[in-house]
Amino acid sequence: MTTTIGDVAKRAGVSAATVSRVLNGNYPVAEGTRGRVMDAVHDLGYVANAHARALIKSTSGTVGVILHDVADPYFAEIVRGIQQVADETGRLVVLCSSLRDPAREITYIELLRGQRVDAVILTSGFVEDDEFLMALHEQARGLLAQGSQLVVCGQYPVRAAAVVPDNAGGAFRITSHLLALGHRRIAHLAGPSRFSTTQERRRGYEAALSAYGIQPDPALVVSSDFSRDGAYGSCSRLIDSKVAFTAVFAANDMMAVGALAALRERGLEVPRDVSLVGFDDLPISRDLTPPLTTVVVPMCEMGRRAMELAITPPGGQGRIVHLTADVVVRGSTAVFVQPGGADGAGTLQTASGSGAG
Amino acid sequence: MTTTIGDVAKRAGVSAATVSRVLNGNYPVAEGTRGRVMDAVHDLGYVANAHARALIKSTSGTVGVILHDVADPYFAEIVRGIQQVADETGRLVVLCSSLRDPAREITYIELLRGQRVDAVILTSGFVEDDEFLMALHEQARGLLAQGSQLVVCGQYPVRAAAVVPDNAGGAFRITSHLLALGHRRIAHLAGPSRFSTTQERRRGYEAALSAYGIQPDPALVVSSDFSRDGAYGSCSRLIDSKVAFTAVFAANDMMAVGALAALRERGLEVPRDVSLVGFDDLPISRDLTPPLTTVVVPMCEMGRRAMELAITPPGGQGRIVHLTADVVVRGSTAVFVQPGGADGAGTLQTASGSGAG
DNA sequence: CTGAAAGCGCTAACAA
DNA sequence: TTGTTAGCGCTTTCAG
Repeated sequence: MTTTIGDVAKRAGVSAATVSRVLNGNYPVAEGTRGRVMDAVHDLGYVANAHARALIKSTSGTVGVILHDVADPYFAEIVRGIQQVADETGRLVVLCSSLRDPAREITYIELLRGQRVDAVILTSGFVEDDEFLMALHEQARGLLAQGSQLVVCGQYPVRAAAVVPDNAGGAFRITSHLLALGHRRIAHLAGPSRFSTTQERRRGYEAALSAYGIQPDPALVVSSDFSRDGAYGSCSRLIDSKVAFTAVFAANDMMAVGALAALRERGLEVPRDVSLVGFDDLPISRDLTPPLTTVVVPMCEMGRRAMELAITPPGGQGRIVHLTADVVVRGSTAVFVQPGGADGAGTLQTASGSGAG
Repeated sequence: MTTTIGDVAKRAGVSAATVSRVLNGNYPVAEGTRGRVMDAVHDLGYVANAHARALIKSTSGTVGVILHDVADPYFAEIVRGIQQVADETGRLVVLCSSLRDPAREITYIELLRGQRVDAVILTSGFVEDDEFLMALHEQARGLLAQGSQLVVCGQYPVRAAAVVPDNAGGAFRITSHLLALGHRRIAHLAGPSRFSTTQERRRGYEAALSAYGIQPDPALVVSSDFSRDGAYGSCSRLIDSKVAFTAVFAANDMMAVGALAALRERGLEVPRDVSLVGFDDLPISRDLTPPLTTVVVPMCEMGRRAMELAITPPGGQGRIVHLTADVVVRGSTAVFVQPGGADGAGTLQTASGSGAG
């Protein structure tokens, strides 16, 4: 049997109420009594039942986080930020991996609602799906009704506190960087089209192209999931399709890793033959060879901000936090040099031909 | 106000007990009644209070995990495995980052005890410290007393279910690999000495050396924390100390990344000038340049096994799971070739001299 | 300063 | 098949 407050009370020769007061320290208790109670607590190894407490108090001191997968460094960094604030404020965080399945996310929110979490932070990325959106609205309402709230990381069409990275802006800037380097045939390794993140980053890419008077070429855009292997596959297909390009913009850094592998495997050297950029700036990106030029998404900061919103009562100002996304130039991009003496359109074959170095 | 089972009962025109029975589906309820109850549940957006439930049932369906930091890919992979099993069995996992602070770990176990978690999984690595060990014993006992249990990942001197990777064996094998390649001056980038992981891996390293009749040279072992930056620093110091070495065994892959950066910065090319190996086989390791030769620790599997132990009642057989740790040879190691025409002792300077490529 | 008693939301006998 | 009742372990009035 687990020891209860009654056991402690008995051993200390006081009432349960007194034990409670000692433990919570919010009422005056005689020094001697306090001592006897603490001794009893210690002797018995007593730890108060948080569920019994949560049943009374309105707050549970717990925040739920729904993400794709902790093993994805992007989310791991966000969780790190969340954890930091949780630690600083004595809260607990419960993690749920949705693997980007909308139905599972709804199920998790409901589960977390049952746990009476103080808030749920949703980070996996919005998926265009009417059924999901409706269910999400319902859950958001339910959360609010029980004195909790929803906080989202990213662009979601819901009334909720949010911290949103500048996906479109970052994509615009990194594409512009490539353009400024002289690249004109810039491929884009996109994510699954149903995600708002995918769309925003693609939009920024196309906007930059247009700003340079370039008509976006659909043949230069290939999709896959957000993973390393997915991008390895889509980049391989792109290369094999013989479409000419001199630079690649991967929708995120993990995908850039896959692209790098695909490029290299086919004898294309980065940045000599092809410039490569990503998005996110994962911790590992600076240690790739070459170090990756990318867009800095302050993931840890995102997590911190999200958690700060989560522990602030809903309603009120400043509940939409916008985060910047600036380019960091490293070694994976270079000025586009006209290969050989030709007209420069079909660069791919030329580059690949001299890629054995 | 949050809606309770009473509200649902009233709306459906039944008693609270009936609602409970419908929701739990463990007692016969008339079809019509069930329908009315479900309607009421839906209309009200009712979600049962898990705390009230946990107060009655012995199990909370929640498992606590204490780790260093989710943003560390080693732990992220472990958590991934834990999450998988949690998902499969309808459980929730709450994460606590200890940042390897023993005191904080104890505090967390206590906090989780209050939450009446079904088990706590401890993964940050054992620290030699009598006070910590005593407190840990006490907590393990407390956990057991309340019908919960402790599960550890790694070598801990406590009576608890455990999943332990073969640190010493893996280190022995990877060092032997280097030795077989002809290397004799093998440096070791160790972790903080107070961790059992550090000691085990170092022990394997020294055992392999001894097996080859080589007396371990303390000058070849430098310590830092387990991070990329830590190893970058210790490796830099090692190089600057002018101690001769032709291979480096980093205590983990993150540290190998740091070592690679340090080596490269000083004009030492891997594996031409120096062979480099790590430990863990993080997902990124195969994508480094060169791809890292390392020891495969099945981290995700570790997490799965730990979770399986966590959801199995304590006591009984097979509560210590041993995991293998085999070498995977990739591009970061090469046969040691006598540099120049000299006697081959002071390889470092020679190699570095020709390292401009 | 301390104790008695009510009640948080739910489930599990026990009746009906 | 369903309702009534008694708690689960704790906090919090309300008395004293």
